[in-house]
Amino acid sequence: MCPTPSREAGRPTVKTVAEQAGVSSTTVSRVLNGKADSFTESTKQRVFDAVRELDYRPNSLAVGLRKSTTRTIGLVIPDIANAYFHQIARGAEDTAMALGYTVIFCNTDRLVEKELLCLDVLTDKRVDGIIFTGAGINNDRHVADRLSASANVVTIGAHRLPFPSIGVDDRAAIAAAVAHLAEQGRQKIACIGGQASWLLHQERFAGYRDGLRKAGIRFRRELAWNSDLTLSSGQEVMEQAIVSGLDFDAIIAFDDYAALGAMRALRQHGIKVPTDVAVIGCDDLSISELVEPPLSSIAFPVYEFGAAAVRIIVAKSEGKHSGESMQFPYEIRARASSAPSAGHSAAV
Amino acid sequence: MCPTPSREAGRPTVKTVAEQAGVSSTTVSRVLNGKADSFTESTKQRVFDAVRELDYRPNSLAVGLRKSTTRTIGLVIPDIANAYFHQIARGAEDTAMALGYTVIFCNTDRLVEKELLCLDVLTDKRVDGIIFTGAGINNDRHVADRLSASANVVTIGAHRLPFPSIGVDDRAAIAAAVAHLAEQGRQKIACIGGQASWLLHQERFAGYRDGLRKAGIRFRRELAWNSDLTLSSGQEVMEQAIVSGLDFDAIIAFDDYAALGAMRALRQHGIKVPTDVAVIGCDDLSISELVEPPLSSIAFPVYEFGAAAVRIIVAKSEGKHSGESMQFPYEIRARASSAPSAGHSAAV
DNA sequence: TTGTAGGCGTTATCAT
DNA sequence: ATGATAACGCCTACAA
Repeated sequence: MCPTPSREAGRPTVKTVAEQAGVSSTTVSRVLNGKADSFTESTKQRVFDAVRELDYRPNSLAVGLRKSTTRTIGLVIPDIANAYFHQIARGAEDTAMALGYTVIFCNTDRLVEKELLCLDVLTDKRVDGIIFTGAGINNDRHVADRLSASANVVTIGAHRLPFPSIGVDDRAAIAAAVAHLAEQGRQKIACIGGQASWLLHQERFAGYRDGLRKAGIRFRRELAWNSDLTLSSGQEVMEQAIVSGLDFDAIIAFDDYAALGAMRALRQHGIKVPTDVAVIGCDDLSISELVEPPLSSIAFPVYEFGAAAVRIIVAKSEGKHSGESMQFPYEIRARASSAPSAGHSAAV
Repeated sequence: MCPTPSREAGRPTVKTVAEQAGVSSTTVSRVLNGKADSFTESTKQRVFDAVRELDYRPNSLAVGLRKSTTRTIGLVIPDIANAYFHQIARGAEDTAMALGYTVIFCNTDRLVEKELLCLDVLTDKRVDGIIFTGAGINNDRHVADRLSASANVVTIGAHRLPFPSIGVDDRAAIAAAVAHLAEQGRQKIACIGGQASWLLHQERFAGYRDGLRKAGIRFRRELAWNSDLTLSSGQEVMEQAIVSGLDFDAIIAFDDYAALGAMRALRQHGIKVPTDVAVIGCDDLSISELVEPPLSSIAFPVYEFGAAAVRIIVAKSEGKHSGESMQFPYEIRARASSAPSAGHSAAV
C-alpha cells in the first residue's frame, strides 16, 4: 500500500535500523562509517538492507554535535546580485558539493553590522570554515576582532585579515591594462577609481601610476577620478569629466560596472568608443562582451577563487594543512572598446 | 591581558554560564529563551552578565537537535550564475536573515541526480523548508517522489508539484508582449521558444498563440522556433532563420538570454533593430537595459518571489498556515528594441 | 565480532 | 522561583 517509506517527521534513527537488522546501534554506526572491516558479511548485509528498506539517513545535526564538524562552509558576500560574485559562489558551491560539503551564504551589502551578524550566525551553526569575499573596502578590523585567530577562514580579494587570502596581483593587472592602452597609442589615459579609503582602490591606483610611469606618461591628477564603482556612479563621474571639458583619449575603470556607466555617458554625448576614447574595465563580467562595442576588460579566474577557497578550508578542516594564500593569473581581454581590431588576449 | 574572550574550540556552554552566574543551566536556558517572566531581577541580571562576559552563544546544532527546527531554509537553484536567479536568491536571503533564518543553497544545473542529491542533503540538515526554483523544465516527478507530501516546500515558476507555488501568469504575460508588438504595427511576429517538453515553454507558447489570435494574426508554424533559451542557442536559431530567408518583422523570445543571442545574430547580418525587426525578451535581466539598443522585456518581481517563498515557509514552519500559492503581476518594459520612441511601461 | 554506556549542548518535564 | 533529570540522534571508548 505504501512501498516507499515516507519521509515524515518520524524518520528512522540508528536505533530503528538496529532493531530492523537485529543488531545493536553500535554495529549499525560502525558498518555505515566503514569502521571495522571485521564484520560478518551477513551482518553487514542485514544492516545495509535495513538502511535501504527504511530509507535511513543520518541526522546531520546529531552527527555535527557529536563530531563537532558539520561539513558546512559559510560564504560571506556583499551582494549575490552583483555579477562579480556569481562565479565565486558557483565555484564554491560546486567544489563544496563535490567534496560532500554544503554552503550557507549571506549578503552583507558591505555593512559592518551585517558582516558581524553573518559571522555570528555562521559560527553558531558551527560551520567548518568561512569564505569572506569582497571586502578590502571597509576597514576590516571588526572582522578580525570577532574571529578567533585559529578560525578556518579564507578571504577573497584585497584584505588585511590574518588569514589565507586568494586573489590576483591587482596592481600588476591594472598596470598591464594601462600598458595595453598605451600600446594602442593612447597618451591621455584617465582612470575611474573607487574611493580613496578602499584597499582595493589603493592597490589598483598604484597599478595605474605604475602603468603610466612605465609607459613614460606623466600622471595628471585631474584625470584620476573617484567613484563608487557602480554603473550610476561611473556614469556620473564621466558626465562630470565631459562637461568639465577635460581632455583624454582613454579610460581605465577599476570595475566593469563603472566602465559601462562611463560608456553610457560617452554615448549620450556622441563621443565614439573606441575612436575618440578607448575604454577598458576590470573583472570581465559576463555582460561586458554583450554590449556594443564589446567592453575590454581584465579577466580573473573568479570561479577558481571560489573553488580554491573551499579546497583550502576543507583541507585545513580535515587536518591537512595546506592553508596557504594563492595568487592567480589575470588576463587582458582586448575587445572593440579599446582596440580597433579587437580579439587578442594577453595572459600573465 | 586578554579582555575579549576568544572564540576557540572550547566555547562556553549553558553550563559554563550557569556556573559563572551561580544558577542552574535550566535557569540560564529559560532566561535566555524568555520563558518564565517570574524570575528575580537579580537572577536575570546575573545570567545576562555572565552571557556577556563569556560571550556565550547557543550551539545551534544542539538547539536544532533538541527542538527539531533549525531556522534554516534550503534554496535549490539551477545555476546561481544565471542572472534570472540572482534576485530570487537575494530576496530569499534578505528576508530569511530579517526573520532570523539562514539559507543554504545548491546548484543543480537541472540535472536530476543533482536535484535529488540537494534534496537529500537539505533533508539531512533538517532544514525547515525548501524553495525549489527554475524547474518546469524537467519532468519533476522524481522531486515529488522524494519528498513527503507534508514537506514544507515552495516552488517558484511553472511546476506541477503538489506544493504552494509562486510565479506569474506566464501565458498572459507573453500574450501581452505579442499585443505590444502588434500595437507597433508588426504583423509577422516570430517566437523563440524553449523545448517543447518544458512546462515553461508550453505555458508561454500558449500565450504566444493567444496573443496572435487576439491581434487577428494567423499562427505560422515556420515562425515558431525552439531553442535552449541560452545566448548561444538564441543566436543559432536566429542565424538559421536568417539564412533560411524567413520573413518576419518582430521576435518574441521566451527569455532575455535568447533575445540577446538573437540580436547579436541580427547585428552580424546587418539587420537593424528595431527598424527591420523589433525584439522583446522575457525576464528583464539587469543586462537587458545595458545593451544597444536596450532590450524590451517582460519584467517579473523576482526579488519578491524569493521573499514571498521564504515568508510562506517560515509561516508554515511556525504553525501559522498561510501556505497559499501566489500569482504576481508582470510588466512590459518597452525599450528601444521594440519601440521607435521607447520608454513607456505597461503593468498588469 | 559485537554490545553497553556515556556524552556532545540544549530544552522540556517534573519536582521542590 | 528554581533545580535535577531525561531525551533529541549519533559516535566511540571500554567491555565482553
